[in-house]
Amino acid sequence: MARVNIRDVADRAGVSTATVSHVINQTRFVREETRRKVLEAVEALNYHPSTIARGLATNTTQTIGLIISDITNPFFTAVARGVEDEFNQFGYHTIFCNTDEDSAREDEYLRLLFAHQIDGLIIAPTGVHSDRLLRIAEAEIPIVLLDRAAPGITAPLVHVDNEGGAYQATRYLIELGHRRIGILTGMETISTLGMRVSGYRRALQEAGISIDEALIIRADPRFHKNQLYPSDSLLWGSITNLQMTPNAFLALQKLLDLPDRPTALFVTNNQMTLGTLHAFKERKLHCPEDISLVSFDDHDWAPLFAPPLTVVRQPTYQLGQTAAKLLLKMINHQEFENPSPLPVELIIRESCAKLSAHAPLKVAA
Amino acid sequence: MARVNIRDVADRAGVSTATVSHVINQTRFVREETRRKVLEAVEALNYHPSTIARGLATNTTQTIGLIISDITNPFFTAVARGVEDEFNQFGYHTIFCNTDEDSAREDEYLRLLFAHQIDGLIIAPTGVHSDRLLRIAEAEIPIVLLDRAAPGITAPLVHVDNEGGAYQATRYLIELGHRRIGILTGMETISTLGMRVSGYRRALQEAGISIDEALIIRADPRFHKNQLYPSDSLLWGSITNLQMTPNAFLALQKLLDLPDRPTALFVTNNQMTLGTLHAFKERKLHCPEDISLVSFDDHDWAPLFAPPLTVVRQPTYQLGQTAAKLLLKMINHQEFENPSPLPVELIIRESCAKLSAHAPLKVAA
DNA sequence: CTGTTAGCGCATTCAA
DNA sequence: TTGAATGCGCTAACAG
Repeated sequence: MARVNIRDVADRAGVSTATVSHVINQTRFVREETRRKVLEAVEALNYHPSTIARGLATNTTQTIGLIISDITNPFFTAVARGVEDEFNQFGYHTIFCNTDEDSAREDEYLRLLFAHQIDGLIIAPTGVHSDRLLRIAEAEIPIVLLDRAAPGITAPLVHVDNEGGAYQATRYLIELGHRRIGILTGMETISTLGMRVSGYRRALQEAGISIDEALIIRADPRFHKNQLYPSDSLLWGSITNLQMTPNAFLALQKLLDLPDRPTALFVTNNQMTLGTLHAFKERKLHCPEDISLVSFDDHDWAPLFAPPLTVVRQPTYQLGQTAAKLLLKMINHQEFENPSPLPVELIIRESCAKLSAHAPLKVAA
Repeated sequence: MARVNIRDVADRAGVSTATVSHVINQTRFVREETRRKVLEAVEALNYHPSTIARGLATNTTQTIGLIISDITNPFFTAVARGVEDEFNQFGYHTIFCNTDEDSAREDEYLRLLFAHQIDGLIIAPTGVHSDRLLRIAEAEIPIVLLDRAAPGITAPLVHVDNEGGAYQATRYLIELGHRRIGILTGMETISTLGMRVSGYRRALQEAGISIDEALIIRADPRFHKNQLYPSDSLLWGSITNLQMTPNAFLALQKLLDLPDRPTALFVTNNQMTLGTLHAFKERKLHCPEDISLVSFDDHDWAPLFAPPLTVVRQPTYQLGQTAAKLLLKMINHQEFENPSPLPVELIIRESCAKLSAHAPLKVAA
């Protein structure tokens, strides 16, 4: 059965296609009676305008692209939900793309999305320079940067107060008496993580604690979850820009093997937190008795862990929502102001202990 | 800057648009030299065929729809990832839609997707009868049912062995000596959950344990996570077909208040598991000493809980992948056979104890 | 207040 | 081996 089109409706209502189009889009006045006839025909024939034909005519598709690292990462799933909810309200569709932090995949997706004529793009960039992204920006497709900056791109950035959150977390550990505080973080290309390291540094400096670079671990975050996904999936494919970074699991082991190992650890994302917890377990390191832990990003399950996790909570859902609202404004050529960072919050649970409760390790006064 | 189109390329290469089209789609032979010239022009102009114009011409969009309950639910995020990875390999885009188990939202999405001319649909239906879904099926758009059956729709169903998994879980509890085993489950409209209850019943019957209907709790699963999402979001909007079911948190409380409360609990999805654990915590009920727990669906974080969770693991990623592969076959008019249920696996960790270790509750011999 | 008509960018039939 | 011409379904001038 062929798809019913605007011609069919027009014929049935005894009007022109222009009139049909106008009653549907409410784009010019139509006499009430004609209007009714058209609507009746639409109903009777169960007519749905083809978004794609409309797209060709108006050069607009009512769909936007969302490029993130991995929908499987709880941070991004909440963000994605925020984006989706917001756009859906206005009849927009969103196409999800997972880069796995692989700039080659990012590039490929950019190509596909552009070919699909998206009306706008929200992207958490991998951080490696992208000609294609530049060209898309030049093509005047509205772009909003999500969570991270992109080299060479001047688009509004929707993000949380990463520096401040890291500062709070570190300061909290310091107040508990910790002096040797390790930080586990990911690739430098991700601007967010850079900000978190900055916050960590600032807290230490303010407290007059000298910074030991050996305690700052940058690594490939992919060291958990192999158990749940088949290795032959695309999940852990060739992630080019990760290959040179040391594996986080190994890096963490080395940190814990240090003669004066840290008494506390600040882990800068939830992926790594999972891995860290596994590492603790394997080593029979008890948290917080043996080592304190605070991590970035909260989740439903964080309070149910052993121990319940002290975290820096970020407003993930709102992050997505904010980005979507902003992009919508840009698409509609409305005024907008550059967003200010969303506030984060330190949620204290039970994964940190006062230093005095620790085994007496060597501590810089 | 106007978008470069096939005309531009043709002009620059000194050929007709037909030729350009043919070299791009490899749809008829073109002399090597002409071919080269075209390719050069494509490169030089940075030409990307408009998928949408192509769609109008070929009546195909290279995009498929994925309707699930909630991308925020780890089960569905893994499934979604499987779907996305598979389709992306073949140049398809996937549009995600979250129904929140609300049939009205489902209907709205169906409308949007149809208007968008999707080439195929993967759907985990809410389970309430949908005229629109029927009509879409009649319009001969390929559909695959994901995880759940839909009333009145005869499309292939990709699912796991729910009945068997529930049977295994229940049987395991029985072998540990439990006799009063509760089951916490959701809406009857979701066929998957019905299968799980069946497996539970079969295990009990085989063991000669009479079934106490008071131990079978059906409820609205939405009793956790209010903390992370703002109440003004769409998340917990008007979910029409849930409103009459009792709140799971309350239902669980009632179950635990029973004079001879169950010594073990089988919770049929991860959402409810989270809620259950919170309820235990609130009541200071220790698991597994006070009560054993096995739940459906595994996750990265399940082993890190207190206690590490014994679960029925389902191959979530493969579930999505399988559905996608199948839909692809249907779209390409290839032969396919109806999928058989994917196997599940009981993962024993530490949330179940032998009954003898329990406080001496009244037990039916 | 409504109809005619020319594209939007591409695939494809027919002709050469 | 290639071109010219038509149409996919809709919108938006322009005309009346």
